[in-house]
Amino acid sequence: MTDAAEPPRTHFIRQIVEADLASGKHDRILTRFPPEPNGYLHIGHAKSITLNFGLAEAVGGACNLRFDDTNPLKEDVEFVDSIQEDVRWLGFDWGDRLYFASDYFEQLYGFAVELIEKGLAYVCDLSAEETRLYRGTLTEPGRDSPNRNRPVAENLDLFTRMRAGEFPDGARTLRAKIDMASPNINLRDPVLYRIKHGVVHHQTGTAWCLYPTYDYTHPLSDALEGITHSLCTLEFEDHRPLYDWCINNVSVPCKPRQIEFSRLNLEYTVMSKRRLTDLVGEGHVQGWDDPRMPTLAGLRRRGYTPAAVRDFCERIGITKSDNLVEMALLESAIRDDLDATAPRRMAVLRPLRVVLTNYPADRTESMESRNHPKDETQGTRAIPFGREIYIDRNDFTENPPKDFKRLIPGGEVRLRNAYVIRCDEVIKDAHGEVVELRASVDLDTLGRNPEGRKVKGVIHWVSAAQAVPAEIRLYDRLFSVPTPGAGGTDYRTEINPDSLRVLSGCLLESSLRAVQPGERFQFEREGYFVADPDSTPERPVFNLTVGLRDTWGRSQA
RNA sequence: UGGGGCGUAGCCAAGCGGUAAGGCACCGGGUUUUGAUCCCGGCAUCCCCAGGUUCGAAUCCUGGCGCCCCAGCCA
Repeated sequence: MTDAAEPPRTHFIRQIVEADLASGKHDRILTRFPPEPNGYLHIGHAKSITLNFGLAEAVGGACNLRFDDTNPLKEDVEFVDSIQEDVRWLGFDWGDRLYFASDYFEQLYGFAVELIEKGLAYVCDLSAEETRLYRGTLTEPGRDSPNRNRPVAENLDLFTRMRAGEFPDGARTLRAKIDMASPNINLRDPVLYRIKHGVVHHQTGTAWCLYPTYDYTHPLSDALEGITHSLCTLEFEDHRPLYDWCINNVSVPCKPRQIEFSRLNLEYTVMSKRRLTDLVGEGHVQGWDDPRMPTLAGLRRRGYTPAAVRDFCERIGITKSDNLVEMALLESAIRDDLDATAPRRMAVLRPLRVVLTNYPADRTESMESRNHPKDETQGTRAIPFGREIYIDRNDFTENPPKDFKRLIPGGEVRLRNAYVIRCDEVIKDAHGEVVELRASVDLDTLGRNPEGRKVKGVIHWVSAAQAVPAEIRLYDRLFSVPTPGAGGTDYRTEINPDSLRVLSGCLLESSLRAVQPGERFQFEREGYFVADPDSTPERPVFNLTVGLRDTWGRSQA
């Protein structure tokens, strides 16, 4: 996919990593992908996964998979399973390096004791509301907690009793003692531990009623694992001083470096966990794997390949600038992959019956057709041909626009992989709607052009006798605006009402009779499609992955 | 108005003081039994703006402007 002539794709993080290798600062790179198991992975995570795993792989290092599971309230094993499935699907391997931040709870507790002993952390009795008030604002400094100078021994005692479950939720927290007047709000004595009773943690069960916060857990988990470069998104840039504070004030084996890059924004969709969760929960889509969702599960069901998703992630690059990537770039990546790999088939989405009046009713032929125009190794298949066929209604019109090269009354068109036919008669129903065409076949045009005239158009078709009825689901962008929810509008009101159109009377060529879910094809002249898990042997269901580029359709619109 | 970032074509993005890569999109043209693919060509005298340094600036300095993030016991 990537042309060898293209310059090597690099970016500032790769440059930092390579410099650290060259200078001898590190002799092996270790990164980590640290999802919280509170939702399904989406295309934005794919960017991070491709960065973390891909970069480590490229420089001979490795990447850990670590679940950042410090908030049991929002987390679930369903997600720890789906996340692993999705990372594996993308083609990355964490070997035996699957970790949970909760694996470190005991060590983290020990580090907290160390901080207390050093006078760098204290137990605070302020309520959540009071803590907020004491924190100050963006422009005003905060005020010290009344407990800020609590003696070490008392802090130790209280912290021990917090762990023992002596205090209710919210009664006390453990806070870092940094600077309540810091212009960086994250440094105004951030909370390190909070109390949560009665929650069953998906990994540790009821062993703890004390849970460490992200800001405290993340740097120390990184350090414990020997991570060299901790890559995260821009919104954590303000947290970096706290990240460094943690690893600098506690006895950890190494000091990872946090580097931030900008998260992916894609047009016509939403990426926030909350919104995706709501789309599923409120029934706007049919699940996390709805083919309209930007989730990896959704993209997979939509027919996207791991290679295309990774290629897309390479193409968008890694920078610190805010970005809004066009859907066209994602579509280009999947078209590139599928054009090269997907076998061709013929499928009629909106059937119009055509009777070939000069073709014997008792005759059938088998048209040997290539599965791929440029890849001979994909072989050929036999397509049945007979007196009655179906073509797409869009390929016939009585009122052709300029340059229309499909079928018109009295006109000729090439049936792909078969003969040239001429439309002799148009049959309509009582409402004037075209219900059938009568046409004649030029039997002399199989594999060769007719004498003395040019037939410009080529259309696809299926033989009526052997056609396989199918349902085809046509997907479009989930939202009708590029940035849903922008300007304070409710993003729900911007859902595209036509994001899913179900075509139930479709007819497929007979070779598609018993497809397996997940099989991908190009339906010639239409697009790339994938067999959905809803398919049955009698009735395949296909999802549109992406349409073919359509310069004619575009010029007509 | 405190702090942290970012600003190169419609979008993404190289560029790291020596005279604007590449991809997507778009616009031509060629090949084609997919109006697809493929191929060829075009597409920033200019890098948010204004000054300055320099033989030379998108790259360095100064001052503006614009946009994004931060006041969860979420991550």
